[in-house]
Amino acid sequence: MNLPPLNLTEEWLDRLQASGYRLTQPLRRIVELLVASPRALGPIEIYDLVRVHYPNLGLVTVYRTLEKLEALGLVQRVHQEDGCHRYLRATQGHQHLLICTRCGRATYFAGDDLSRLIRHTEEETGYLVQDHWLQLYGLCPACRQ
Amino acid sequence: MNLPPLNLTEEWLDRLQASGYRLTQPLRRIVELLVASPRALGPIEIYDLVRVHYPNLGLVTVYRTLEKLEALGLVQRVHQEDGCHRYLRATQGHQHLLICTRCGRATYFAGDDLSRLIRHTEEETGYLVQDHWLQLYGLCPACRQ
DNA sequence: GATTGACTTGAAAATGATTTTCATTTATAA
DNA sequence: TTATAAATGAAAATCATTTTCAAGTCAATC
Ligand SMILES: [Mn+2]
Ligand SMILES: [Mn+2]
Ligand SMILES: [Zn+2]
Ligand SMILES: [Zn+2]
Repeated sequence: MNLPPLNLTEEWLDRLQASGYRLTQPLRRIVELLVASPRALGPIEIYDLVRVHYPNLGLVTVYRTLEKLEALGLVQRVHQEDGCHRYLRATQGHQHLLICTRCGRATYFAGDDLSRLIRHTEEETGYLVQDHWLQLYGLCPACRQ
Repeated sequence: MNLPPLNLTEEWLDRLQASGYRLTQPLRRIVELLVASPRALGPIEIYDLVRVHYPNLGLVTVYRTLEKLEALGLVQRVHQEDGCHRYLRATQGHQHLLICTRCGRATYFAGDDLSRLIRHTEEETGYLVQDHWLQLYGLCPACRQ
């Protein structure tokens, strides 16, 4: 019988353990940080932020942990202009990202219905559309002032 | 009096010359390739394809030429999963990309109207939406068989 | 069609992000 | 506890991209 997880961090750690991973100190610190972050973080950012309280952390471990979290669908990669990636906690279901261009705060939203656009585009181009990628950019409530 | 350009390659070269760039052999070869390509090409691909007929080309020149073409809005960067970029001839106006997941062939389409979705999302999140990023994926006519 | 000088080029080295290697440490099951 | 396979961190390797610089080439002028 599984008791419901106390919070999101516990939930992630449970998922990791259930998948056969060991719950090490570095892993726990990285998970705590990512669960709490309102914006996508890059590997070096995570490295620096975790080392404030856990100075031994290696950058390689950050990469390896992100790989695990992405494989389990707990975090999502966010593409940057320069080609590097940041990582943000994922949500379930069909949702897209809305990102603040000033502070980076990210929110998920749902409810996009692209079916008419897709049907129209299919007719026009002869392509079969199977997937889509949508992202909105703007200012978060705080950054609107 | 400007005569109309004979074809797209000439048009690009005219634009480059008008912007003060010199029309060198390497530049011409890269432009010819990009104008004719139905799919986005990466720097190394361009390097290899051009060297078939122009073996002296340096990879650095590919990067520098792509920089110029992007600055003039003649090509557009297409983001890849792994973070690298490919380059595709751009079109004018508000258009988005439809990319074949099998062969890479890319087409532009217009006519997306996201205003209702954006208004709804703004109300729900408190964000001010200023921009959007949309890309469709599927199979091109040839790859549908 | 020569001459000239700034713009371009290509090779090599530098950079920066990410991956691989490997000896050591650590979590967990026995 | 003890054993052992998984995880870690340091260093080296890899890969895309950028910088540096001496040599080559365009295009304006003679
Ligand atoms: Mn959608
Ligand atoms: Mn649009
Ligand atoms: Zn903000
Ligand atoms: Zn195709």
